[in-house]
Amino acid sequence: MILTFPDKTKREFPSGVTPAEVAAIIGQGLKKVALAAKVNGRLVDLDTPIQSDADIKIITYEDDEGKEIFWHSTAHIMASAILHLYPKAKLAIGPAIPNDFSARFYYDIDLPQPLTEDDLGAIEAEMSKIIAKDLPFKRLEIPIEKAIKKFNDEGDIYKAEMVSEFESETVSLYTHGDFIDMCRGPHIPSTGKVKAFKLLSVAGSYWRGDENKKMLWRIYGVSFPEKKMLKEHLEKLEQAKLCDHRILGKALDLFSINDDIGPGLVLWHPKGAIVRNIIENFWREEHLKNGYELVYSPHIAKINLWHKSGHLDFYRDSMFDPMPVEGQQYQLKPMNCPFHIYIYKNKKRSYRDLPFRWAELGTVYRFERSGVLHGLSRVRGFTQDDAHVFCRPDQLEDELLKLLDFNLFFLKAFGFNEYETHLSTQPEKYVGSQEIWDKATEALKMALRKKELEYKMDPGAGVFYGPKIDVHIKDAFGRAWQCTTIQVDFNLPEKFGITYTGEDGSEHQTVMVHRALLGSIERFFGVLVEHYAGNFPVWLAPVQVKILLVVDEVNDYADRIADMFVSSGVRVEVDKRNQKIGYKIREAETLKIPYMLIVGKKEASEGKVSVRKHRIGDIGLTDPRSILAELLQKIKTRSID
RNA sequence: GCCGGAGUAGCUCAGCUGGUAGAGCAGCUGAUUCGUAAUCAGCAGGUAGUGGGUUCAAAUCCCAUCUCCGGCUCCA
Repeated sequence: MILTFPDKTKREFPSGVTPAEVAAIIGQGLKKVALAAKVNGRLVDLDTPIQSDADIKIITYEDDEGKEIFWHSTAHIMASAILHLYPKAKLAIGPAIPNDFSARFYYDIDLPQPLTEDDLGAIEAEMSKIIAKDLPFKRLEIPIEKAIKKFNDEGDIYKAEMVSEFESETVSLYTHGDFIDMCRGPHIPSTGKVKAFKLLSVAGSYWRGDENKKMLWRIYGVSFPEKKMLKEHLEKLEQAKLCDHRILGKALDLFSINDDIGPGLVLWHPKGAIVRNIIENFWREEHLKNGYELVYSPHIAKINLWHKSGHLDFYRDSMFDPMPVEGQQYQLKPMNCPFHIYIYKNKKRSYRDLPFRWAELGTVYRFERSGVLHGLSRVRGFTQDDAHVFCRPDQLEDELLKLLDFNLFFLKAFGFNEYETHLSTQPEKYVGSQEIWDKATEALKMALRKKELEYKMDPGAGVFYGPKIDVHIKDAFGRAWQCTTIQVDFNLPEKFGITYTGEDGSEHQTVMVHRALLGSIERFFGVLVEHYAGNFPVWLAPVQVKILLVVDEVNDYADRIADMFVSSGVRVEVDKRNQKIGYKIREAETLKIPYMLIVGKKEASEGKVSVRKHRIGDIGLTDPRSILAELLQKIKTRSID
């Protein structure tokens, strides 16, 4: 029989050969790192005999599939360790999670007693024993009926529930040592392949992700084929932790959230507020340059507005309670769109006037459940960089194309060059006709195609009034954050009766596009802080230049330099404290100030400054005017280095 | 909202099985005028998240509550 390898080479093997044997024949090195195989596109265990001609690929940790198999097998090892220590534990599910930033696998377990992170050490120790024994993973298949009986008899209610929903005749089980678990497989050949692992955390999680079902214990972990990789991974996690915007926000004095004020409500300190102002000013200028007009709307309005829009039906639980005002109910606004709709409705609109592009940095309030609040990324009061485009159906596509361009321009300006684009379609609960939905979805698809943007379908993830394109940006750590959302809406225009007078003299329904590019200014700011690790590029840095005095004799000279920079619009601070220069430098470095100008007698007498760049160090004596020019150039071009 | 963990000075943290709260940094005062990541000395700073309870005695044990952290669920 002939096996064909990925490089198209063919080799003859006896029928019934296993991938493990094939790997060994190719080389002992490959045999050692082989984890599974792909035979005719199907992943199988290394000991699965191959009976006839096939395409074969030996899967190692280098392959994405190999990684998942490796991590998933570690989850099995963890589960077996847990059963050793807690015989009453019932297993639920334990997948690999390749897209998670910190963990690589988890297992959900039902346990009668609480589990804390202190218990992880014991589980790790037990896992080490199982790994040391280098137990082989073995596959067996049994008829579904038998499996159901087995799980029921053993009280394995979660496995029993899952297997009872399978439609196949048989189900596969995997064992290693005394452990047995239902699993599609494949698995690594033996437990000894796991050379390094760590259990990271314990958390609650609902069975099947349903908050009405029982809460199970979820243990997250990571594993690797080499010790070095674990070390690197843990260092990366450590690094990310130090870049956490909640930590940097405190260290750099950017913002705070205070109990006395309320959870999820942000106080922007001067240093954070200046960055926000720069972002917002940039945003406004660019919107004006790109055919938008700026509007403002109130923070509260009669609740009927949300009744009419339909938001109340869908999001009542996430809205703050209404407040009575002179016998009427008023609502703290959870979004801006109804206001913009009423600006539109303020007078009759002609087809000649469309499109209108109305933008607002609109602060909205949403009642987020207490457990979900998180720094700046999940808050109860936040500012959307919102806009609504009102256009004719024939203008829609062009507007969407413009929007996609405009969006990428913004994301690039802030240093985000990697994105994931999602197209979210009709959810289960929605308003409007199928025809309208299809039309809206088609318009979004068409725009994505014309821009040649790759996108993933996200079925059912649209908004109740329309489908949307979401853009997730990737930060410096490779984590994805949802920022941009672009939503086509034929439904609210219908509900609010917004129309334009056409060329033919009759009224036509207007099309609306809702969009936020940065999303929430709060969250975007948090992402930026982490992306830059607090090292803001010059144009955004709260303090761009710090002038550090060596001796106080040069006070007047330092003031003159400072004035020169300030009058050019540069944000400067002067450190005149009676401290050693090393102390001042250390502090300025800690505060991540991009430019330090050191001024002593030497500089004053020569009319120069010593420049020290953050994270780079001393770059020597320079004419202050040349460094000012360099700064102004960077600010003007919004240079990100 | 749910599960678990945690809340001690402005910040970072220490404080054994209950015995009356401590360090570094920051702050203030003074000395020092100093050249590329921390000068020295002194002073001040806490009703231990909050409210109850147990006890001769509570930061420490118990209950409630608030907030935060890790997740789950949710996210117009």
